[in-house]
Parts: sequence; C-alpha cells; structure tokens
Amino acid sequence: MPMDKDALIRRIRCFTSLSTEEEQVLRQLAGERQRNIGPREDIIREGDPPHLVYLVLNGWACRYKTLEDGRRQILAFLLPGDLCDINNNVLQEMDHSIGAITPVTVAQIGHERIADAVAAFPRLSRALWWHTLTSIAIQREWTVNIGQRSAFERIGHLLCELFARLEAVGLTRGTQCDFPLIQTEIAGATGLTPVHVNRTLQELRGEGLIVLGNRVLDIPDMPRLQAASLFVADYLHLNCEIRGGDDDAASFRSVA
Amino acid sequence: MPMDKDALIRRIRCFTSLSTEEEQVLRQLAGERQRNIGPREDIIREGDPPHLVYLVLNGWACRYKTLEDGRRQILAFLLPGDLCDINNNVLQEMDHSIGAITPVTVAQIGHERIADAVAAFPRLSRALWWHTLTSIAIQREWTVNIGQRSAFERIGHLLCELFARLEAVGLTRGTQCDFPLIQTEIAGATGLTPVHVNRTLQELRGEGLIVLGNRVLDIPDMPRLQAASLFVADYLHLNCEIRGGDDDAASFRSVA
DNA sequence: CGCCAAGTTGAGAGCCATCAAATAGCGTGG
DNA sequence: CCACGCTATTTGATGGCTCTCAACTTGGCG
Repeated sequence: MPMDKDALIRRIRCFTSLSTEEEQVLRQLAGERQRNIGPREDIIREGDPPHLVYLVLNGWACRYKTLEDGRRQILAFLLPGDLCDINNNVLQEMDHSIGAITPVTVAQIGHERIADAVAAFPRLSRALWWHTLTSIAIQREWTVNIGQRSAFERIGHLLCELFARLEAVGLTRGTQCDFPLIQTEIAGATGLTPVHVNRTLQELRGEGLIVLGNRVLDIPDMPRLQAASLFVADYLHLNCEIRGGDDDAASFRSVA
Repeated sequence: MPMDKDALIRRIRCFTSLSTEEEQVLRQLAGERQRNIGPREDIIREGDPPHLVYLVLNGWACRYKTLEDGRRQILAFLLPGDLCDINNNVLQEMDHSIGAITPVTVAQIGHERIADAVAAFPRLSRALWWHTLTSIAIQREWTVNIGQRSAFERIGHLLCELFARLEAVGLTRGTQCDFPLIQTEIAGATGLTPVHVNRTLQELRGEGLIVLGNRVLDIPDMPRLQAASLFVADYLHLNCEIRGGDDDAASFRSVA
C-alpha cells in the first residue's frame, strides 16, 4: 500500500500554516521506522510499556479496552495523520490496547526525535499540543455521545465525526469516503449491539441520510445528517484561524 | 472555607517524590489569584476563550456539556488538586463548560507562571504531563463505563473512582469521604436518569456495598464494590514507583 | 462449490426512561 | 414554634428502546 507521509502535515495545517522547514521535519518524523500491521492485529497491548509514539500513515486503527468478562469498548478511531500519545512514556504501562482495523502502516517515532524536532522548531510544540487537545476533546464528545444520544443520533454523530476528520486529511471524495468499519466495530464504539446497529443503519438509510455499502460511505446531505445527530463540529477544533507569530515561544519550549 | 494549597502537591506525590524547592514552586502556583465560586455557578463557559489554568484548591467542580435540546452530560469531576488543561490556550475557545458543584476555590494561574516553574524545575514538566495523561485515561474509562456497564456497575464504578481519587489527595477518612453529589449529578455523569440512579443506589445499599447519606459516602468493603463494578484502578496510574533521575530532562523541556 | 465472516431478520425479554405524585429535608419568615 | 416553599429523594405505573437468542441470507474467496 502507498504510504502517506503527508497526512500529519495536512492534519496540522488545519491548525496552523507550516514553513517548508517545518514540513520537512514532520516528513522526516513520518519517515521513521515503518511498521506494517495486519487487520485485527494489535499494535500495542494493555499492560505494555509505551516507549514509542505511533504515527498512523495508512489505514484505520482503534484504541479499545476489554473488561474481564469480555465486553469490549472501542475508545477512539485512529486515522491517517493521527499521533498516539506524545509523551506517553511518562506512564508505566498502557491502560488500553491499540489495534489495527484495516492493514495499517505506522511510523514508530522515538520520543527524542520529537523532542529534537520541537527544539528546532518551537512552533511545532504548539501544533502537537493542538493535536493532543483535540484528541481529548473527541474523547469527551464520545462520552456525550454514548451518554446522551439515542442509537440513531449516536451512529449518525459518529459518521459525521469520522467524515469530518477524514476530510481534514484529504481522504474524502466529494460526499463520500472509504469506510472500512464493520457493524460490529460501530457497535463497539457506540456501546450498542451489532444487531441494533444493523437496524439503526437501515433507519439512517431509510431516511436518505446515508448510503453505506461496499466499504464506502456517502453522506448526500451533510447538514441534514448533522442536524439529525445533534452534531456540532466545534469540538474538533478544525479550521482555526491561522495564527502566525511565535509570540509566546518561550512557553512552548517549557510546558508545551 | 480553608484553602488547601497542598492538594496539588499531594496529588503529584502519587507520581513522583518532590524536592522541597519543587514543592515550594507548586505552593506558589497554588497561591496565585484566588477566586471563589458559588455552588452551581460556572467557572468558565463553552465558547469562552481559555486564558487561564485553574487549579482546584477546595470543593468539587465538573466539566459538562449541554446539547441544543437541553440534555446535559457531565464529562469529569474536578477535585482538589486537579488542574484544568495546562496549555488550553492553544485552542481558541472552550468546547464545554466547567461549573462548581459545591462552593469552590480555585487558583487562576497564567500560562507563563507554569512555564516559569517548569523552566526552573524541569522534572515538574514530567509531573504535569502525568497529570494530563491520567485525566485523559479517566475520560477514556468513562467512555467504557457508560458504553459497557450496567447502571449498577456504572454507579459503583464511579464511586470507586471518586473514592480512590479523594484518597490520593488525602480527603478520605478510613472507609468514608465527603460526597456532595446529588443524585441528579450522578445521573448526568453516568448517562442515567435521576429516577433510575435513585433505584440503583438503593440496590447498592441493599447489597451492603455502600452507605450513602447526609453527603457522606462510606464504602465498607472496597474490594467487594470494586469486584461488583468491574473496577480496576490501573487507569488512574496512582502509586507509580518513584522514579528519581532527570535522565531525559532534555525531552521534558521540549515536548514536555 | 463450500466455507466463513458479515449482514439481516424475527420474536421476545429486560433494563432503563418517562410521567406523575408523594415524601422528606431544610432554611426562611411569620 | 410552626407554616411555608423550595429542592432532593423516593415510589408507582407504564412504555419503549435496546438487548438477547436464534436462524437465515449474502458475499467474498479458495
């Protein structure tokens, strides 16, 4: 599969413009030790010590957690351009697993490589924080999604989010995008059963809100789906105004 | 109310030991501009630009998000020693609100104060990252909680978590602790209705797992409640071995 | 052609929501 | 001291969203 070294760059461009030197550095990070993972294979498992940062170059992955009795919750989807836990090395061990959904290619980046990059280009620190903070915001929104929305809204919301995130890294074509998730995975992410996901998808199709099949998702009328799902994209913090200056570069270097 | 400037120190001691100088700096941060917030009052609201870091000195607060149609989800509880989003200034605006549950005292800390502290004591950077990463881990666990657990387990799990976190900052007395949440708030946090929370609490009481009343919680047999709730404390990342050296201090300063 | 995974359908049950009303707790004011 | 009013808690009855169990269909692939 072709690797997509620029996904991270496209992602960060949603937050800020990048100089060619900064892009160069990001491209170098994306070129670190590649690793290919087969579908349904784990990238890192609960209990492992986290010693590398993974950058998804290609394919879909997910964070998930399994309870003792086998129940399994998907916590997040990782799309191309997503970075796993910068500074996760602070913690002793993973409290959840990360697994590939499709075949996945990741760059495995040592923490010191990131430190070097940030030291050379302090503005990148702010960008990486933005990346981290939006991941947290997404996690919060999932809490809202599962806690408050009906199955119909919940699945609709998930589809809106995934589409928006794919769009941000240039992986959509008009109103459609590749969509490799099987219904069981949608179920695991939304806290529903596969059976009910099936019926709810039929409802969404019935209302003409989505066209889903053959691993391709089409959302003919995004505003309508968003309204039906109570989706408000603010939490993704995309399309921020491009804020140039390194006005407070000092603070990036330290806490950032 | 007496303020508790050492809550943050006690919290961080769960991760690492601190030199007296480091403690001094943290205490200084806790002494920044105090602000008192009345119960049910907002500290910061969705849409506001986040320009300060809040450190909870006293009382309980929560993050929450309200949907257009009024449904409200509590996303996290903020206890003494909790710090709100270091580096949140990277984002343009809050995507959720933070409100006081009880009367709350916070220290309002400018980002540059934190930057200074970290510059002076690089080890603190690692500690603050630990703080941030555990908050994320808790958010993930809430996703699991709401997505996979029954009402009974869900409430039990929440109580276990809150108790463990209070214990970490020295706010428990034996098997009990102050517990200011009303049933409606437990409902908002667990994605249940107040009525069902009421009935479920009665079940928990009926099984002798909790004693709850007069704003005091007693958990006579914690292991039993944990087992009944499928609670595993690992995700809180407390009681890490105390890792001394500033072996990779360089990396703290940069991405840290 | 047969196998296996994924998707679909049906029937029935159960957990939790909803609606409504009663009770309890508690500070305030008469 | 008791009445009052508010909020929090509790209880009852009913309904529905979602789960569970089970079987069937479809589709991809060797």
